Amino acid sequence: MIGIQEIAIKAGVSPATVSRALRGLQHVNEQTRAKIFAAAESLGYPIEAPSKQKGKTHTVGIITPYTSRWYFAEAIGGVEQALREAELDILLYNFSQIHGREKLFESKHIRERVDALITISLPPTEEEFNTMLSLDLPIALIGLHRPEFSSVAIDDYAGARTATQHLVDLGHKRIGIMSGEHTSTWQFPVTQNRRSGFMSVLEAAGLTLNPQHEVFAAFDIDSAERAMDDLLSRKDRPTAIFCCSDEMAYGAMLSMRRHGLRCPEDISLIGYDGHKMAEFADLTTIAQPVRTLGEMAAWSILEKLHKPDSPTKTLNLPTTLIVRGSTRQL
Amino acid sequence: MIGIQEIAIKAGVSPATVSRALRGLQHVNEQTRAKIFAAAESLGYPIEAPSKQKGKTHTVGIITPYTSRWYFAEAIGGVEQALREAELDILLYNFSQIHGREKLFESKHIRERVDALITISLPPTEEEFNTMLSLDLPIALIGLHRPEFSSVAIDDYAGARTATQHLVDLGHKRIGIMSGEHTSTWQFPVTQNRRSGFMSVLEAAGLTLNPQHEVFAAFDIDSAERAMDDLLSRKDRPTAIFCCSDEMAYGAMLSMRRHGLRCPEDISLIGYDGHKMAEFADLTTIAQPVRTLGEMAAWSILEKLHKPDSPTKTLNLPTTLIVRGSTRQL
DNA sequence: ATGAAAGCGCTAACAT
DNA sequence: ATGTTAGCGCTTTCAT
Repeated sequence: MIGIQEIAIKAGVSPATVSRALRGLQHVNEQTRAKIFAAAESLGYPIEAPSKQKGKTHTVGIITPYTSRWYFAEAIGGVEQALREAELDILLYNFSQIHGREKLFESKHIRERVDALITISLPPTEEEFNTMLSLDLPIALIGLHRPEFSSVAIDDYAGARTATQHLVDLGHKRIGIMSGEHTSTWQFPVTQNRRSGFMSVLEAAGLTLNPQHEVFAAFDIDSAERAMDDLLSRKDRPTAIFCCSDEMAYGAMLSMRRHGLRCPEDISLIGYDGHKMAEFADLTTIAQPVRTLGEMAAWSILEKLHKPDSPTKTLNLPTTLIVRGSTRQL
Repeated sequence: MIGIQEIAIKAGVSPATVSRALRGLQHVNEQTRAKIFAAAESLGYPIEAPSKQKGKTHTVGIITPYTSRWYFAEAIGGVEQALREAELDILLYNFSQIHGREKLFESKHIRERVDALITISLPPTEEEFNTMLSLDLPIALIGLHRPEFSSVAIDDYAGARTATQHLVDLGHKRIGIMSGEHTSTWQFPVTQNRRSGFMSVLEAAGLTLNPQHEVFAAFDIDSAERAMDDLLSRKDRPTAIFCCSDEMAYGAMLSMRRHGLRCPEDISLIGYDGHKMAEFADLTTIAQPVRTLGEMAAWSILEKLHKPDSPTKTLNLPTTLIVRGSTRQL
């Protein structure tokens, strides 16, 4: 067994001094302290990190419904990058399933393992919000806002307005929309906000949405493809469609291809997200800086950790209309 | 200060018995032990969790060079899914940079935080291997094999052979390849294996690789696009190209599009990976079950944790040739 | 600021 | 299975 007496001998001081030095007490010459730490290190004496002293875990938890989907992977990547520079570790908590959702917060488990939390696109229930608040940890939200927490997101409403205005400016009158399913497990404010922006521009342009021109899909290619099949089977087709995500637009394109329709010529499509493959698909879209969203959420956490009484911040990052070949003048 | 003597008094036993009971030693009546734990609890004596007794953290570390790139995000997703079912947490360690690479293993930090490690596509140096071995933790590798560790991957060589054979069977004679850069920071065995498989089929078919028909790119769209620009600027163009990844093939398609070339008609392209968007791109490819790779790595870890002396396993999962519209009979 | 020595809490050895 | 006792390592007190 290796003890402080050995260290004392090696450092040429008394055990008492070693004891004081190792615990960070006063009345120890800094040179002596350094010598002692060096000796302890070389002897492999288990120095309890100052982290434990402050009850710090040097770890931030990320709570996300998905890990591999584009948006979430990008956001996680941004968080990861910013936290790595600050030498903080990341604990990954996924709960796509209803199963275990409550357990996550109920257990004090999490409280002991992280210094802070970042949640991506998760609109918890009121109950969960209260639990999160009671954790008394710095918390940052990505992709949506709540007054209680710091958050960084985009203005979905404004982005949807820009997208729709683009279609209107191109002369389209019969404009359809592929919305997110509002029957989904949890309620994405995202979906509603994008749809509201769409509707507001339509109204301002003196247009109305033909119910036949609206379909619903999850935010993925497959379900979008099926939804588009549905829409294309109807009589009165729109000349342009606002898809609530790029991946929806990909699905729509696949469906159109199978129906022998060409994208800009027969129906214009505009997406939303700035997905990595949008350039490949030649898709006009509203790009959002997802990675930056993640980075900024991490920064806000870092600030809170550094200055615990720094104010809660709500931030909207700008979106960009990127015009490509999937939309054309009517 | 509250100590075991107080507990001893409260439980009506001697301090020695309390000491034994609290540390889970033998020769303690279970009733006595229960009484002692109850007394300790009521006095607020800090009982170190049984987790700590067994040195269990209920956490698995994932070491990966990227978090958001498709392959890595998928693999992480698979691991995550399998570990979540086993109620294990995930600590995410990223080191794309040279910076900090050594520090990760040197610090005993990691040893105290995880029960096991899963590393994705990282061929460490000999030195790092030794450090990993000395950690004495269950370790599983994804995407490559080393005899010292359990690993799950695909047979890159065989997959490349299948891909190349497909091109040969279609009657192509002038077959090019887009290889991974071997000047990369670390050495991907993946790159070499796929290239070797390609070369072996070429040779067996009595064909030779025209050096003009080989270009190098990183495993992403942009650099592949530039590499394809380079290849297309050369005189003698191939009629088919084996791209070492799907994303390379996307880049190649973009470049061809800009050069006014059509994909199957002018040059056939085959990819490798089974990327999510390959169907959208109508790309013939060698699909690999990345998510399953992650799941199986997690399972092998779970088995090792359950039965510490279970054998080290090396597993190859099959790849699948998926023929789409990007390759055609010559 | 440091050391000598007493004190305290836990553990290990031995006894029953 | 439990108590007694000696011992060990760390801390605290007090002296310098």
